[in-house]
Amino acid sequence: MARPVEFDRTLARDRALLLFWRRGYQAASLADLVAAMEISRSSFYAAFGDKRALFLECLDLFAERTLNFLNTTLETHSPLDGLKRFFEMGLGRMGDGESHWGCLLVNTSLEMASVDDALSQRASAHLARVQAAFEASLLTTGCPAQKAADLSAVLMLLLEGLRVSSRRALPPEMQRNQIHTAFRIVDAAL
Amino acid sequence: MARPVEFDRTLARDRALLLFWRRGYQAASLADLVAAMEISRSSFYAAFGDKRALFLECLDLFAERTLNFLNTTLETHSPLDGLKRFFEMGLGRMGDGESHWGCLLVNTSLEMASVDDALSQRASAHLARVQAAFEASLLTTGCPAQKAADLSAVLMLLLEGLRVSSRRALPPEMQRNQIHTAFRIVDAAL
DNA sequence: GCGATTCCGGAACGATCGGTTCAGAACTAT
DNA sequence: ATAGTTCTGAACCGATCGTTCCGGAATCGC
Repeated sequence: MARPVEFDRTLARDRALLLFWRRGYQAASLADLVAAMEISRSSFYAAFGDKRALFLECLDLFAERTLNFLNTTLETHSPLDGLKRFFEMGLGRMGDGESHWGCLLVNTSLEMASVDDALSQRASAHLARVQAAFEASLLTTGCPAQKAADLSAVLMLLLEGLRVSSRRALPPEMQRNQIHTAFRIVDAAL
Repeated sequence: MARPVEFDRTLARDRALLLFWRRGYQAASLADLVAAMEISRSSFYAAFGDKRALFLECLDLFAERTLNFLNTTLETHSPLDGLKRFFEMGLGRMGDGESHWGCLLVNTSLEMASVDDALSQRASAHLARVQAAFEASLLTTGCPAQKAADLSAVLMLLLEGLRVSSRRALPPEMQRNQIHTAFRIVDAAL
């Protein structure tokens, strides 16, 4: 036998996710990726197949983490409060880390539309799962089914808009104000 | 003298705009561009400088047309009705032309963030002009200044979300329903 | 030690990228 | 017709793209 110690695949994949999140799929070159992941090109292809397969893996991982965070916050708070906290996810100070990279699902759905529709549709499908979680949460409040469906669709609009604001690097206090106003009028409509 | 008939620069530029709108900046290669514009590479560089300069021209043109459409519809309708028509802009049947390419300003702001910040910020600045037009329109309704500022920010969230929906190619009737619900609750908040 | 096996740095692949150059076709004015 | 000017197709440029391959280093069981 021989040399069992592989590099940390999980760590490398997480680093790749951050780069894809920040730069998008197309602008993240192989050179960028292997540098960020701190592995060699050979290990890259051995462990992840190719760039597209790795991206798909990161995309799904991002979606699972997002849904996981959403569901746990919804479990530990009232529906509307939990939703608000989810909207406020990743609102740090400006200029630091992931806080102004938007949402990988939204980014990918837009970037890859009419370029790689399979990727775009997959990201879009994950977003639909998020919206379904919104709807399920609203239903627990005794909200009528029709209203829950309509409101969750509007909540998705607001979330997408907010992730655009994030990637536009609008000041966090401005985004906080957007969230506050948005939930004020949504609350009134409930 | 000699050969005055240049190709139609305006037509070529409009064709380029459509390609950029559909595919984004990075995915629109020079080969794609000159094919869509039906001009030669030489004419391309003579008339437009380079790819980035042409894109900048298209981006600004798109912004002017968007703001122009917004302002004219706001002049010929009541503020809220005008806004609603603006939101419904480009909602044709599915699969035909520009209707599911989203908004070039939103697309660009997301795609080029952390890749070409000058392009991203320029698109973002144009979006800010659109939001300013929202706010000015709300102010004509006698809406208090603070409320006009807050509401226009939320309207921008909704618009961005809707343009994401468009590029995600969600069914037009679903988008129509999103607009309807959104304006119902915004109306209630006014 | 040793052979066997696995890992990985780096060179090199062909394709495509955005951009340039140039010879000759196309056209007007005289 | 001809001279003068502009346009354009095609070849070409260096750089970079994603991907493959190989030789040597590393680590195992024995």
